[in-house]
Amino acid sequence: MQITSKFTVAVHILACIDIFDGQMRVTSDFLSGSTGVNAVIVRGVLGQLRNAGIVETRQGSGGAHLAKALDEITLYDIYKAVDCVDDEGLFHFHENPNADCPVGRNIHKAMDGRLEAAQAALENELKSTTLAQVVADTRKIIDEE
Amino acid sequence: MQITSKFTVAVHILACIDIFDGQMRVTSDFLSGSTGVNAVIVRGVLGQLRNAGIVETRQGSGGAHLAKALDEITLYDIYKAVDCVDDEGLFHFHENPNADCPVGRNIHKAMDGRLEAAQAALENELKSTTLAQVVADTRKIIDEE
DNA sequence: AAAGTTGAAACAGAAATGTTTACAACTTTA
DNA sequence: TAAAGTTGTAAACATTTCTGTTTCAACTTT
Repeated sequence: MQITSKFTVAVHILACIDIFDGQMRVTSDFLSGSTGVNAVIVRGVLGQLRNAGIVETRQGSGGAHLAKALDEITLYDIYKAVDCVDDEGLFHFHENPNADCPVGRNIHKAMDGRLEAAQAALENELKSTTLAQVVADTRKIIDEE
Repeated sequence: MQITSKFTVAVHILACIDIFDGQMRVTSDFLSGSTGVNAVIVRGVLGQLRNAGIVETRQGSGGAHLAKALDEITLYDIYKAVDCVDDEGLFHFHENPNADCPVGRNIHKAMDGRLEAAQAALENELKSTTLAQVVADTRKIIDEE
């Protein structure tokens, strides 16, 4: 089980937009080249980021741009934007526990709070990190090369 | 994306073993009935729990038993036992970032620490919860019915 | 010896995910 | 206005992952 790579692709895309915008047109084709991911997938991710208000894109005129400052975009915003987890939650409960069994009938309720707490711990950590930090680290590594 | 339901099935199974052991033989067939999950899947989960030293089962003689005290089993132990996440980690990095692009070449390194921290936050939360707590809650809910 | 059970492998089906192809809608440039 | 380049999106296809099913050998108890 792994969280969809669209998440890391999205971060990669946003880092590219920040670093290359102004120098060149950051098209889905260019981003496909940098990420190694199909241009249609890139456009899909860009669409989700656009719906979340994180980037701006327009038909015809190529080139994506950030819609927010880097330090106003957290990893959690991106994680939500690309739908890493659905409304069911991170953990998948088995669907048909036996209601005639006292355990089967109640285990879901007994676990729910714990599972939500675990998911919240993950998400809070993502909320505490901004793209500004990730891009700063990336630039630093590039400069040190 | 969701963590395999084998995790909640495993917790359900362990709760059943604790609650019904002594009263009846807790066989894979019985557990299949309580969880609503195929008996072969149940035996698979029991096998993983046995490998992790959490339960004891034997061929021929039916009936699973706990191999540890309830308060010595954390949700993390179960999560590891049933292989919720593999060695690659919870997050899935896209495989072919372009090494000719400064971002593509370095984004992985720039993100890794952050992703590991997020995964650790989830796992630490699971480590802080024992089966004893979950079963106590389950018994409490049963008693209040 | 018979009945019940676990362990494990092989196969099938379903569901989720990712890829590719195709094309209409749009913008810019010449 | 025409051409070229780009985005948005749908549809078809392929791949992967998860779950269920079947089958049977090995084992234990009665």
